[in-house]
Amino acid sequence: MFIGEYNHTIDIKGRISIPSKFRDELGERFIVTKGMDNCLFIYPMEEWKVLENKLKQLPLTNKDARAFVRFFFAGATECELDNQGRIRIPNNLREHASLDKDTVLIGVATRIELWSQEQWQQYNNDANLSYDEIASKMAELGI
Amino acid sequence: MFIGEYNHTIDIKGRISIPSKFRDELGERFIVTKGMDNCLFIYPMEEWKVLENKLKQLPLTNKDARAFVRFFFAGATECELDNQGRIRIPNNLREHASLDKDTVLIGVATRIELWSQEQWQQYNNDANLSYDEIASKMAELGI
DNA sequence: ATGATTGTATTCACCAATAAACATTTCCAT
DNA sequence: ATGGAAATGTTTATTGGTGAATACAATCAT
Repeated sequence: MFIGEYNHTIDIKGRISIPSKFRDELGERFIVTKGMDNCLFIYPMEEWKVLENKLKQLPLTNKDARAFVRFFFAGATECELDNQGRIRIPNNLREHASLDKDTVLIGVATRIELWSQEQWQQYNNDANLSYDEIASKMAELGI
Repeated sequence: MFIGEYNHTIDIKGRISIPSKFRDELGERFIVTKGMDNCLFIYPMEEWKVLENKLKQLPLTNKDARAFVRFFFAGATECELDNQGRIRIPNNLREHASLDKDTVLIGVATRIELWSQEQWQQYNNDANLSYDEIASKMAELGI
């Protein structure tokens, strides 16, 4: 279970060190993909395999399906930690998340998310994310 | 499994180098064919066989099926990597995908796709790939 | 508080992948 | 056969990725 928030920096070669608390659970190899709301998702391998198999079943003849599958696979990359606990984020993924230097890594249960610091602050300041609203959403979900 | 996105260039003789990460899985010989949405598909031999079998089973009596089968087989060429990891793309295929110089190669699970850079950008900017739609697709798939 | 240990940031140097230019061979038309 | 064009092959340069070393900061134990 990934939890917590960390501020790290991306070096000039596009590498970022993964918080040491995340490393064990991540394992040797994992997948980084373009995520929603201008962030990146990091999936442990087992989670990704499930996704992969579902996506492979989608029919080639359906236009929407093709677009969806392209988005997912083209936007994915397999990573492994180097011996200092870092990964390299390919350029297209960095651009997707507007990642330049200051980066926030957050643990979100089964996955890790990467945000540019600005985007993360903005997202948090957004009025629609007030605690009251969160509370009421939780109520709706029966939590 | 092919994943990721790469920007390469086609030289004056119509050759392009295949990303090194794709080479192992592609093997010695493979099939390049006209794909949907103005791109080219590259299939490893085993995958092509699978596709071939599916296509052969389509009813000859169906007009659409005949067109589809012709499209796939007529547009197909067998290729192999030269000793620098490049392939030559026949002119008719290059025209089909409007490939000139700047080219994007994307991994899409079982195949590789070749796009002209402009076409790929345009395709991605297209409204039909909104994140909301992607999100709802994911929900459908239970992701 | 102090020193030891671990985690993160930064920089440098090396190696591999790709691009571009150039050379050679093959094939076709005359 | 011969010239020319296209295909194939080779060499060199450049870029970008990878690994290692160092420096700095934070945490922990005593």
